[in-house]
Amino acid sequence: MIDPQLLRDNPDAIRRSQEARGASVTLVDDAIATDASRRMAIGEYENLRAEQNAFGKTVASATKDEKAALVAKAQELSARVKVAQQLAAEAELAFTTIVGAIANPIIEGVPSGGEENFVTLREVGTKASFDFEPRDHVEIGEILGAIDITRGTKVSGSRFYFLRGIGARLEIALMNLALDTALAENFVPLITPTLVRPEIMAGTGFLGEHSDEIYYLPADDLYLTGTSEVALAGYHSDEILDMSKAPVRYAGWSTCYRREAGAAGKDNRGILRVHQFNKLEMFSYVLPEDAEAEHDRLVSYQESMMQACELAYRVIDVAAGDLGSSAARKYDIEAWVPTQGTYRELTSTSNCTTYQARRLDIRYRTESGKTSPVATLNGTLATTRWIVAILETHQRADGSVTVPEALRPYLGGLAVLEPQQ
RNA sequence: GGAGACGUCGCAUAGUUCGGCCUAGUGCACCACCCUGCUAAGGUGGAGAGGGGUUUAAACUCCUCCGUGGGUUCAAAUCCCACCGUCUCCGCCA
Repeated sequence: MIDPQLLRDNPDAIRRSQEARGASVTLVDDAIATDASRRMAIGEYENLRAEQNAFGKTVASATKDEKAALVAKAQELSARVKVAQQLAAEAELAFTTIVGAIANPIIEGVPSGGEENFVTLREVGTKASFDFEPRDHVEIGEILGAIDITRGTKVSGSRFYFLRGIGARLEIALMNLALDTALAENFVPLITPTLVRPEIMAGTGFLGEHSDEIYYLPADDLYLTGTSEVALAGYHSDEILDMSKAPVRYAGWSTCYRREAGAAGKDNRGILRVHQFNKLEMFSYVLPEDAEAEHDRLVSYQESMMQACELAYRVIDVAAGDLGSSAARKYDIEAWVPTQGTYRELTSTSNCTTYQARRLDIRYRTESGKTSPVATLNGTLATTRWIVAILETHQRADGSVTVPEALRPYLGGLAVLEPQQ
């Protein structure tokens, strides 16, 4: 939900944003029109209602003889109030529907255009090179006895897998490294529900553009979350937060579920794109003026994780047309995947400014004592997918894999993952 | 899953019997000032959320909110229905 005040004061800013996203610009003018008619309808209803309230007192204090005539008049007034109320409700709905369809105004500097129009901010690390033919993560996973895709498919269908042995341990190690990184920055760890109610799913904006990506359990009217962001954002919904001391930060640990309905045929091999994975997600509630600085901070934590895992990566500024409706800016970090000869997304971090908080009604108290929406940000600190880049980057000719130094303490000091038989 | 009780503006509660004297009262906590004088008490005043109008802003003013959504009525915290949640007991299951 955009700021209605911005719509009145500076609609051009919203128009420019919509244009950069390749979204509807006329929606802005529709919103302005419905805002005006909504306010008029509300005014009419409220005036009538005030009249009815006043008249009601007359009726209440009237004598028995007078009452019949007064009630007759009150009935007529009541009918008019009902009509006005109905019109006001319709005008309100029309307004929220149209305004709700407008995406978060992008931040100055976000590149225009679609998926391919991202801007690379920096490339860090040396891409792995080998004096042998490198194996992909599926093959390495088999050699190490770490990833069992055949049985995953047998048990649950395509895009499912088992992590076993050192694979299972590696994921837990990775998640723990991420958790410790977050703890060092005072994030509060949170293990979140992965089934949520419809209103929370809608409030975080996932039921709109991503609705066919989401698992739904009709018997219980619950949705399986594709990221703990949903629960982390819903955690403080309808609350007024105390932001006077410090930003409110959570590290959410959860399994994530995605239908991958629109991805038929894409990334079919391996565990790059799967229906179920684990993720440690950072989520920050901050003052609106601190949002951009927090965004940079979240990226820096992600980069230190990348460096800890000794991966080559680039940071990209995602183009406007490729942003979700809640994000005003999004940075992705993509790691180099040797056998694919390309960078693949490992993290994503969005600055949702006040857009998400406004929809979920998450506020703080300003100096003057008024309430105002907070800014929310979220970003990945580790996921199962990282295993793909780690295995491929650190593989050796004999099929073994060197463990990045930072991960060794989490694997009982293990320095090399050895082939099984 | 079955039976019952309950949900009031931070917390605790009054109000629901019998719809209109509720513009939702009171206590605690909170804020400002005053008094006192020593770590606490007294006095006065203020103070919830959302949305209109007016305004540079403040002030002012109006509407809405008693778990949520409907309904009945001239009028709903109060009556009816559905849903959500909490508690107690029973059953079932780890």
